[in-house]
Amino acid sequence: MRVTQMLIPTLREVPAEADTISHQLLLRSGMVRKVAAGIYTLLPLGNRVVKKIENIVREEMDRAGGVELQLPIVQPAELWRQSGRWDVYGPEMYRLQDRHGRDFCLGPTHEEIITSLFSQEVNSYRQLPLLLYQIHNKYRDERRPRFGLLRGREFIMKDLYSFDKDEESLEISYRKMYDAYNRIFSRCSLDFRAVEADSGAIGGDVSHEFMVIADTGEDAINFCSECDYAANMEKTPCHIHEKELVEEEGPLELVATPEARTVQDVASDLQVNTEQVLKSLFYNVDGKLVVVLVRGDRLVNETKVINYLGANRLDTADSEEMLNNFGIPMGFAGPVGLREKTAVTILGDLEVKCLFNAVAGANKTGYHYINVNPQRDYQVDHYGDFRVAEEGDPCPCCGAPLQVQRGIEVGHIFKLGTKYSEAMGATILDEHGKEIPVIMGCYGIGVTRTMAAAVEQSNDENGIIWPAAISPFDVLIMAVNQRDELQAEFALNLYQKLKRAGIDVLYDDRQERPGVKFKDADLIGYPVRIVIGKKAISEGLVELKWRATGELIFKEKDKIIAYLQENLTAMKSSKR
RNA sequence: CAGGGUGUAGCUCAGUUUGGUAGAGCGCUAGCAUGGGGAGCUAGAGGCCGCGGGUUCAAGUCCCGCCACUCUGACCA
Repeated sequence: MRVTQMLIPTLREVPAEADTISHQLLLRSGMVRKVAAGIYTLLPLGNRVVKKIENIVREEMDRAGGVELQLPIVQPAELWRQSGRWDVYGPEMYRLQDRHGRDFCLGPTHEEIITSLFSQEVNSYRQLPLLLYQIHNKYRDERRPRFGLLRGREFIMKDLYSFDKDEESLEISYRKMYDAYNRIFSRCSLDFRAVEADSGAIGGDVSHEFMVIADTGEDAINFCSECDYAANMEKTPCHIHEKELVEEEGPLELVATPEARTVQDVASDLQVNTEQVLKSLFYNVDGKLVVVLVRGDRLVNETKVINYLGANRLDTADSEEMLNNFGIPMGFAGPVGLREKTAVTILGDLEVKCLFNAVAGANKTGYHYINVNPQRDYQVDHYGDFRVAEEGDPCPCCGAPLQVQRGIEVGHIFKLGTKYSEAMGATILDEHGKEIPVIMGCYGIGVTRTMAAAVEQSNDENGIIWPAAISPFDVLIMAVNQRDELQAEFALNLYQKLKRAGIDVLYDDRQERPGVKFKDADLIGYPVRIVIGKKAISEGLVELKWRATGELIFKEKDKIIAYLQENLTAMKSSKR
């Protein structure tokens, strides 16, 4: 391919809309353009990257026994009503009607469609296990799209669904996918980590996320400094040693704390540590008021709260409503006497159970209580693990201190069990002729997000540094002076030779100054750049430069193909 | 959804305070020159100043409403 035949609109300046590195570089290098918030056109170069990632995914899915098909984007509401998710999914789902007024949605995911297909077409355990997948667009009307391709409203995803007759078989399918995902992200040369995860609203129990390590990642992950434990922060359980009351319980006392609305303020006003403060957070959980008590220096883990309550939806309570409806002033709220104000579920984090002589809001603006003690001064409905794990907390497996990193979720695998097959009547006959719901798993990879994650992880001040396996082209070739006939002919000739040898090469045949072409090559980030200059004409020595290392070498023309084939192959198969 | 910011040429941004003929750099077109890191010179093209209303002799600028983009938070198989 020649640059003059392509559309590669590089930008010298950073578009004002882009904040994250990957967003900036993908725009500047002419890979993508924004059409609306969270919706992007893939330009020719970006499209080539996506296709390369898709092909790696496809090869590994096929190798693991997956079978590719294609499911529709426009899906009838009827199927979503069967699974019960039409009403649960919320405003994130794009909904539309056809001319007859029938409800449809743009598929945010495809469990319903695939389960429906399965229920119609598969009847016997003899046809299992079955691993069906597609690589297709997904649509989610994110409340807040951001970070360019990292969180879009339209994006490309590979989703595979496994169907098995029993748990043992599901375990095998799950393991195959787990291994395939490790191979895929290794082949993409990404620095990643598989972590235990919460399965969220999709249901099921066992779940792993594949996280590309990046400081800009939206998720925090914990991993153990000693053992293999690694988990999403929201999943990591917190263990504590229960303390006995060492001091005497002091008398409950009301103290004035004007203007002290935050834990920090209260602690400094009253000369105590923040961990001596009882923090009370109010939530609206499926329409009911719930308060969660944690130590002042901790964060509430809302996922754990949702899971404990078996809830669908959790929002922080509105402070005006709290004050107007119940007379509870946020900032001065606490568990003492709370039930007299309104019916409320009170949950306490395990640490709070042994928090004696604490400070807590008095439910009266400008006042706190001191010497607040559990049992004596307030009761909770349930003590449990409701806080977010922190760096240095003990590992739940071995007790060594946990470390924290940030990551970008590029893959997520779930054991679904029978949630969808039961709801939608996807049953099979087992060996005994008994009708049983098929056991499912689902396994997603964000393809466009993987592209962005790769850029996020691999760049320098000059631009992108593509891993060879997913670069839009392996090699860029150019002449220093395109108007010099000898150079141009040399470059064209070499370009054609490389192409015939099966090397993925792009020829920058523009009549631009060399500086422009150098800048573009660095910005776009081809792994190898070949420059035809005076030395090539006079001595037959061709310059090759590796983008990642900056290594510059000169090779005789005839030895280039062998050199490239050897080194590019090595680069593509090397793990990071 | 709440709170902040920004909308002026393809891109980055001045101009808005104090109303009075629409600006710069880069990019683009034509030409000159140059050819190892977005260099230079000459001449051009390019604007519903986000949209709608209002005030005024006069609005990019003042007032009201809306929209889009964006940041923080909440949310997120």
